[in-house]
Amino acid sequence: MTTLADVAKAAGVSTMTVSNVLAGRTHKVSEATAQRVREAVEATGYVPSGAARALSRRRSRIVALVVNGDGSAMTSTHDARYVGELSRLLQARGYVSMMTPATDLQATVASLRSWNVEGAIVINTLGTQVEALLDAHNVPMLFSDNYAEIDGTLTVRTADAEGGRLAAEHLLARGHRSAIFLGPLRDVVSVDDERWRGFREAFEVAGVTASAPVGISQTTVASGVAAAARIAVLDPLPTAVFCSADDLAAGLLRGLTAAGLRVPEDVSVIGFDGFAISQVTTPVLTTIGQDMSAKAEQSVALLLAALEDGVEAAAAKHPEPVPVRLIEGESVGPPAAR
Amino acid sequence: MTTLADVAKAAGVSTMTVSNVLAGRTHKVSEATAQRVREAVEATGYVPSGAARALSRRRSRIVALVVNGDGSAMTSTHDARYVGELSRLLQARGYVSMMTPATDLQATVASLRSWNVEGAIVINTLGTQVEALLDAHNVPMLFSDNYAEIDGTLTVRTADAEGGRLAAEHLLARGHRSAIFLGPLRDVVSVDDERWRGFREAFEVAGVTASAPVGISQTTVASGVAAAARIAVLDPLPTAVFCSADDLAAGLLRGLTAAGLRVPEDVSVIGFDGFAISQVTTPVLTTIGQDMSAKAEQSVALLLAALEDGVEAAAAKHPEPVPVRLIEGESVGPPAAR
DNA sequence: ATGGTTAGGTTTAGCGCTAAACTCCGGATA
DNA sequence: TATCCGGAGTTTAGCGCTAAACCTAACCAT
Repeated sequence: MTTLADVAKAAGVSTMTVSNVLAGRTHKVSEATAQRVREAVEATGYVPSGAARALSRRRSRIVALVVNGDGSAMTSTHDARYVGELSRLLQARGYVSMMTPATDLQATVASLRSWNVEGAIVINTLGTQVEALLDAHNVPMLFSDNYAEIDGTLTVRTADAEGGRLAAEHLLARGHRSAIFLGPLRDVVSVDDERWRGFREAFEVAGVTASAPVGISQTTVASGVAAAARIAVLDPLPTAVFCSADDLAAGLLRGLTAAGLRVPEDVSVIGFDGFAISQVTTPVLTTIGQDMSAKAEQSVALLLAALEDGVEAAAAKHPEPVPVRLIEGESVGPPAAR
Repeated sequence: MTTLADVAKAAGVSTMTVSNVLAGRTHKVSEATAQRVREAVEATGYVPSGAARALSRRRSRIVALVVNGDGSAMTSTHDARYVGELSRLLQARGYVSMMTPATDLQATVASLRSWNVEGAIVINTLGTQVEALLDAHNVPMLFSDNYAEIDGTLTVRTADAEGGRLAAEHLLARGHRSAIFLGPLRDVVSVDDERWRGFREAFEVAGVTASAPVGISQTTVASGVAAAARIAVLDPLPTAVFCSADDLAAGLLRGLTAAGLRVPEDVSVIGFDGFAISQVTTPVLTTIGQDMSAKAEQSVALLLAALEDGVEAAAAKHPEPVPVRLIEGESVGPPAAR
């Protein structure tokens, strides 16, 4: 392993000079020496030690990605895509990403502190978990998809309510006059609540029946299948169902079909996310697509801004929510006559 | 930030004593002092600095997860699940996971070296990339799903050929006498090749027509849809298609349906992976399920064994490939009469 | 000639931790 | 009684880097 000292010896200068060159402090070093140093770095294949640097500078250049880990981690396409993009963007900006599953909160917080993490992006983690994480205060934290207003933290959100509104308007335009919402509704305000709120309010604005939600606990395919059984026996059957995630909607489609209902002839269905799964169902799912790349970019930009100018300054400039758009499939039709 | 020195002062001992207690070197410290130290640790809320420890011990306790990053990272469900499980298991064993997207190989290798990563799990990365990564030699590396035999590295594999065989036997038992394979076939031996080999060989053993592969470049839904157009015009139409991934198979189903073909009446389809997407297609996909948790567990166990006993010793005990099983759906039927 | 700058470095000290060498003391051994 | 020994610590040095203080010669203005 080559160290600064090796490079310094090779270039015939002191370690500080090498350090200065590498840090780009040009006014401290003549161009000629800088050149010699650069050649020595090249020749020795020197890579600075992150640990030593972190220790000395008191800045680690590490960002933690805290992923929800009840049971097995990263089962949702959303989280996977987000994490992938985040780590890519962070790497491009010279940071490394530490994956910290929130299965063991104790261990997670310890990791953040132990490694002097500069910032953390907390993905879709709710309620009590959030509070435990805040123990690791003084680390700038960005909560994605979180609607709890927490002082001293940053937030990046999708235009969830807007998405709900788009879904509602699409249905209203087709003549639907009632619909139900399928998604997990908990004690805290979540993305699901917001989608439901946007949806509900658009219906109210149109002056028609506000819809009733069907609660479930997870946004998985299995959950959607299970919910279908409960929806199929409703009387009157709703003419449309708005699901807070594609996986859920896909499971619902399957369950409804199994129950002998046709989509969209008997019931229309709209999903949320716009991931691959929405394209392979029969019928193809009409869904609200969200821009994951934009979400990741905004997240990284905001967090790094906070690292430079402080959380307050960064939090001040509330960026636009990540845009959504309607992706028309085949799962929405005119309302069935009841 | 509390340091060892703070704890030492609080407990009225030297820093080394604290260090010894924390490292569990019981024979160096009397039980009475150890107790005092533990109380002081508790009271001060001390968390050791990873950077300082790494620097001093020359062991970082960091494992890198190298994910394939052409374009956007972690788009495959497989990689996402695998990464999620890996980081969870590593955390439980006291390691932290560094996400290193292989988009920028230069930067990735630099990260590995800079942070003195103890080991790396390289996910499904092929060809030239592998070689570049090996520049960071002397770091134990585990290549998952890799069939290139590389000296001094570890490998964890799914029973891919076995999966192909299961698929073939399932079709043969239903009376199929030919089938084609759909998957990316490249210059290097990959999981896809192995699945195809197992499939092909089982057909050969049965003494019937070996099947011909249809090449594509990615295992995505879009790729499957595109391939359907090419398959639908084959004459004679194959009675079955074996796809090397669920996403691909799901896309294929969609494309075939769009081309006016019925599955399984006109063509039978089998996928590989057993992920959620296989359950929401119409018909539900028959697929070869692989055990992702087992894969992750095996990977972590093997890598950590290598960290303790050296790569040679760990590599010596070739573990069983990760098991696969047939998951029956509705996409396989008797062969269509041609 | 004197002092003041500045460019271009070097030296020193220290980040928080640990390995290794050292100290001290109350027995056990001969 | 002199010697050795192990238990229970402490001290010292150093991991690889950087911030800050320091040095030196060349240059400038007065």
